[in-house]
Amino acid sequence: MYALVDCNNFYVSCERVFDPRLEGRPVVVLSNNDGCLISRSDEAKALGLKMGEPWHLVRPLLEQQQVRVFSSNYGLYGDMSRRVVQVLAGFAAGIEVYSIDEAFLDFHGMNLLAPDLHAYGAEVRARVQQHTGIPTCVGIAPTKTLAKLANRQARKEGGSGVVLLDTPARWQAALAAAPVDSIWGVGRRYARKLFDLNVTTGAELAALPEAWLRRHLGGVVGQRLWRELHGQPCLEWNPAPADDDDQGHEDDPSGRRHSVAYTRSFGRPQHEAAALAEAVATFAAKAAAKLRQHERVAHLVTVLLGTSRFTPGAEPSTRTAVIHLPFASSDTVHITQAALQGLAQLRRAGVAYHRAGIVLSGLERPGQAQLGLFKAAPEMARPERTQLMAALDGLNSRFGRQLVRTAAAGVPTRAHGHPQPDAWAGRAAMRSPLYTTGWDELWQVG
DNA sequence: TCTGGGGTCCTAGGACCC
DNA sequence: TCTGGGGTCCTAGGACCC
Repeated sequence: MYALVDCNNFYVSCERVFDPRLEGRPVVVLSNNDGCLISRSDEAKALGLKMGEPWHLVRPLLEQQQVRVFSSNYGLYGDMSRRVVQVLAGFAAGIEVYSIDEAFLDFHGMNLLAPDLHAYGAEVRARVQQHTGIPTCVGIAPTKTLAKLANRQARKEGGSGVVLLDTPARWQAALAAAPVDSIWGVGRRYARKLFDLNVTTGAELAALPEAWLRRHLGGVVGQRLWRELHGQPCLEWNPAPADDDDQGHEDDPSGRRHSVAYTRSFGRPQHEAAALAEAVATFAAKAAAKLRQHERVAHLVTVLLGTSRFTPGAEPSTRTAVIHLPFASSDTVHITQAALQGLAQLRRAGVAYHRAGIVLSGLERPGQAQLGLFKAAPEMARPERTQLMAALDGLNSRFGRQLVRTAAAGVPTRAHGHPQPDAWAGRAAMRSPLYTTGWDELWQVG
């Protein structure tokens, strides 16, 4: 048995924890760059606001309905997520953190400890609410896909917030009530294919032959889906790495993570070489810091530069350049140099770019880095480079983002004694404070 | 003027190797 | 007439997830 615990309207719920006046009111949270709606309270959903809807299109409606709007505050959400996971970890032998707002719990053998799994699920829910203020729903079933289904049902019913699908009769009834496009693993493309064949519910999907799913829904992916829907667990269990002991699988010594990225849209389109270089160098530093946080080094630096994705035209909007590092590194300076080299290859004079990004791949653990056979000992191997990066990370995490940076990333301009946002920086005009992670922004009571 | 970001997995096809 | 078999590695593209 697996339980899937999913936080309700997670980002909105985080905002509400620190401002209870938002309770009962329509609230939305916007994506990076204040682009579109990515979290909506129930009241906002009731107004017909859709997930992913561009903000600028619904802005009049939001104002008219007095919807509270927030820029996203990932510092806050990430910290709240960590707290939720901490609570959940006490309830099961194993936990798999699936995303920022949901986690699977391993309930194998749990019926011995907790004969009434439904009641146990309710206890999990109550404890998370009590310790973090975040409301959740819990779905319990023999496979991850069915646990997802149970969770969805729990959310829809709005009753106890817990649904247990522990017998074929129960999950078949749930499948019959579930639109086929709500099944985990059925996305837009597959849903259209299925609707065209008059397959409209989860039950009808499960009733198709296993071989049909294998042939038409992505090969083994479709076959696994079929089995999961029939109560046979097929999806891998990827337990959360312990905080201080991130062990990889035996057959994958580099660990599960295969890439680390930092890509952002600009607040305004940019065409000047200098501004683009500063942006790319800044993103390279962010990506490198993330890499170090995961204790990995990278062989490949991919730079991407994108024009507007929404002007109809045959040209693909994003172009990429891949730079192979001579040795794997997580050093901001090495990665910045490679990134600027990639930028020089990509940039076309006079073109206005809307976004840029860095993807680091070919990851290894630092100790395992392959040395180039004919290269001099890599600079990264020198302990003072590692110390330098550790000092940089320490200062930046203590005193704020990018306080210490490479010259390539540019110097912030100041006006009236206050640092001004860079020309390319994304918009985030309505961000709530970093209530729990920023010394200058701690929650004030009273 | 205005539309997010970060991931994973699978498959097919080509280059290359013995 | 007739042209093996088994691999690996890489890339691109497609699908999915939150």
